[in-house]
Amino acid sequence: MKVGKAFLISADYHLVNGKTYVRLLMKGKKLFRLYDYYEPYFYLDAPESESKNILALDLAEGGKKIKVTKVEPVERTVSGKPARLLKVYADYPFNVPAIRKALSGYGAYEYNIPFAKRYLMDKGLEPFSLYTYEREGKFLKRMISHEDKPARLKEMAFDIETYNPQGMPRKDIDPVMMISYACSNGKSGVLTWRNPKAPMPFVKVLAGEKETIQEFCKIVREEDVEMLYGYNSSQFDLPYLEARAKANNIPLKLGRDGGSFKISERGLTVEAKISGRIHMDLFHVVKFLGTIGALKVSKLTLENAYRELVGKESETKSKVQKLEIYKMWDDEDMRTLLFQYSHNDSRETLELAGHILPMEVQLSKITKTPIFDVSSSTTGQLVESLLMFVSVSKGAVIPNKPSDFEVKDRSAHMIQGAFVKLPTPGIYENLVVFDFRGLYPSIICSHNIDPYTLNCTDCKPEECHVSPTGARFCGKKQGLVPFVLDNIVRTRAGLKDQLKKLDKGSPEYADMFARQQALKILANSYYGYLAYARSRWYSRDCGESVTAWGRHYITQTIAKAEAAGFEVLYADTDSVFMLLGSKPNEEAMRFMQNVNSSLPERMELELEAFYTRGVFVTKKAGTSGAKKKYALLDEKGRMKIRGFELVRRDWSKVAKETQSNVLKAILKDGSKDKAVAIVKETVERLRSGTVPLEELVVNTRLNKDPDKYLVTSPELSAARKARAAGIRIDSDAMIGYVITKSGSTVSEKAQVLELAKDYDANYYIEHQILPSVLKILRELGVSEDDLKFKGKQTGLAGFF
DNA sequence: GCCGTAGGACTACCA
DNA sequence: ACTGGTAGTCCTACGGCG
Repeated sequence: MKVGKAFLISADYHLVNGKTYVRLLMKGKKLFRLYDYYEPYFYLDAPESESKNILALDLAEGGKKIKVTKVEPVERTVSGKPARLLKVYADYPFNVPAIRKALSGYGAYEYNIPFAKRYLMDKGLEPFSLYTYEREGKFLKRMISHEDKPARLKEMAFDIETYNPQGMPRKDIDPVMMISYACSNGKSGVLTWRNPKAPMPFVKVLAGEKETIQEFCKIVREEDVEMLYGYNSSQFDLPYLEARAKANNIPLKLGRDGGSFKISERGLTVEAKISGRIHMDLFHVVKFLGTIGALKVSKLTLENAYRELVGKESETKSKVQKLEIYKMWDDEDMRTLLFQYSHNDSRETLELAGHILPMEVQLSKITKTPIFDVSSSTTGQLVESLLMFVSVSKGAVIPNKPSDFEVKDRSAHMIQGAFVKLPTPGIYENLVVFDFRGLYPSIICSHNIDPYTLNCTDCKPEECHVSPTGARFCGKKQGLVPFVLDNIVRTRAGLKDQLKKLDKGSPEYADMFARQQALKILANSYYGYLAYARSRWYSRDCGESVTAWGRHYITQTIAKAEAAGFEVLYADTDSVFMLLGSKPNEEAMRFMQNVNSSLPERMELELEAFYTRGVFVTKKAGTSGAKKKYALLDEKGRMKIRGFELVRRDWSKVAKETQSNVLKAILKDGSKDKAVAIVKETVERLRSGTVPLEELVVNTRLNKDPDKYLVTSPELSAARKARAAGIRIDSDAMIGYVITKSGSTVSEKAQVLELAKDYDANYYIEHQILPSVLKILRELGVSEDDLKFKGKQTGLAGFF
């Protein structure tokens, strides 16, 4: 018996001599595996008297016998209430569904939990924690204790460059020209099979493509890489390498077992797993950050993610055009830049990983999910993971996933959401904005909103929380969701206090900061999960109550502000925009304190900021104010702009820049004349035909297969024409198109940038510039004609 | 056949 | 494949006109 210390990284399962063993991937000095015998099972809602019949089940699949190995009665809670269930053990994890199906006359639970996840939950194990354990050979005897300390792994980022004379490279024909890598120990380089013009220290020239691939695998093995990063590597680099290895008749030995990788489909995403290592495709993580709003970029490219998250500009990206890469390879002079480009790609990928990994590690620890799964999870899966873990630890049965029918039923009727106040359009001075900190999480905790506390019978009516919808939530026993969420919110508050006392450069700071980031993401996801149609803990009543209370608190705050003599200009979900008028800032702060004194303990109205000026506009049609669209100037001269065309990617750069400059002229300089001059200048520039096509590109995403659209939009039309011209368009591609002169409808005129030869100045003036600036300038009494004509306006006479 | 418009399809934003 | 609320574009169908 040996005692050891190692970090738990992940788990899967494996059969040894016909028995099911969970394999824990551990990190000590190196990565190694510990085997632990464990029996698969699920719960059946059947009387104990059925045990014998269940044990005697005679089942087979594909000629192989399926056995129920054991049945035992257990006490658990179901939907928050105590219940007696049968725990039905199966011979193998993959046989659980068949056994459950054979017993479909009874209700069943937890029959579709991945076995390794089952094990981790039952044992209460947390990835990335340091465990002290006892083992005999490769078999785990017991876990003794653990410390809350994140593991550091040997990391490497890689990237391949492929020959692409046809635009997109073809894996069966076009070779890999170079493979670059960058390791956390500082080693980096480019492997290739053509010489640089003059020797370059980081370039290693091999005999050919075959040797280049072999050398890369060798380095992965020699460096004993534990974490391998790529950017879209699951869908591009790894499958491409595999195809090229095959074309060269060599194995792709990336795994620690000498194997290549396995593709696993997780929902809609595809993930490559490398045996004995952790492969993390940063593209998925960047996409995740995009969906939760933590990252705002027009396209989820490595270059954009690097700029936004690392805060630096990529050194070589801008110098290389994707479509020109093959030419650079064939040109000895340009090849030098291509080597640098490739080298930087992996180094920047590694740097990006450095900014992302700490948060991923913390999400892994908090949700008790191995990091590989975390890196390809949706918010719903993360929230669910943690609820499942806590549920098991409390002896509660995990609710089943809804059937397709239930999902449809749940989705059929929407839940009423937040309140948005209609603003009066205009230009205002001296505003103050307050918002509720974590409105929905604090409502859920304060009012104990949970599927299990709903309409409880345990407490007296006066002890219950009664939501504005009439739903009642138990006032005595805390529900599962409030329990988990309360923990998250409190832990995060504690961390934020500690962070204030720490030095920003210290290593503890980085981990703690990442932990609070992870907690924030989770806290903000619970409301969405309660109202998510595929959720295991879905509750329409809960979802409706959260938003109803939200509307209640915000409208109450508006009423209080008005009673205190403030004009409330605008409000959206959890924020109020008030006009200070001649009142001093302190009066607004007193109002805030007053509101807070009457709110439940965990709810708080906070000062967002004071603003010197603000612009609210009308909707395009009609005269009523537009919601979710405003621009503010704070006391430090910074602009806060929401909803305007200039923050949208589906507007051209000329229109966005013009609108931005107009807002600047009005907010900062307070000059209408300057704003008008800016517009006129742009209109003239467009008319003269000298605006570069790049400034006229409109980016729009095709969210489905181009063949599945019912109507032809400009982006679809442009995409079709591009395809016909041999440009590859993916099913979810971002289409950057220009409105050209040829054609009658806008769709006909739309051409992908690569195919556009000219532009329709009239379209850009009438449909991009004027609509985007007019709604702002109309507030200052500027008309359309004031903007269209050069110099002094002479009325209609000048036109004819 | 041309014009104007209502309604639908669709995207991207705010919170 | 976490929620709902919102603005806005272009397309399509349709009715009126003549």
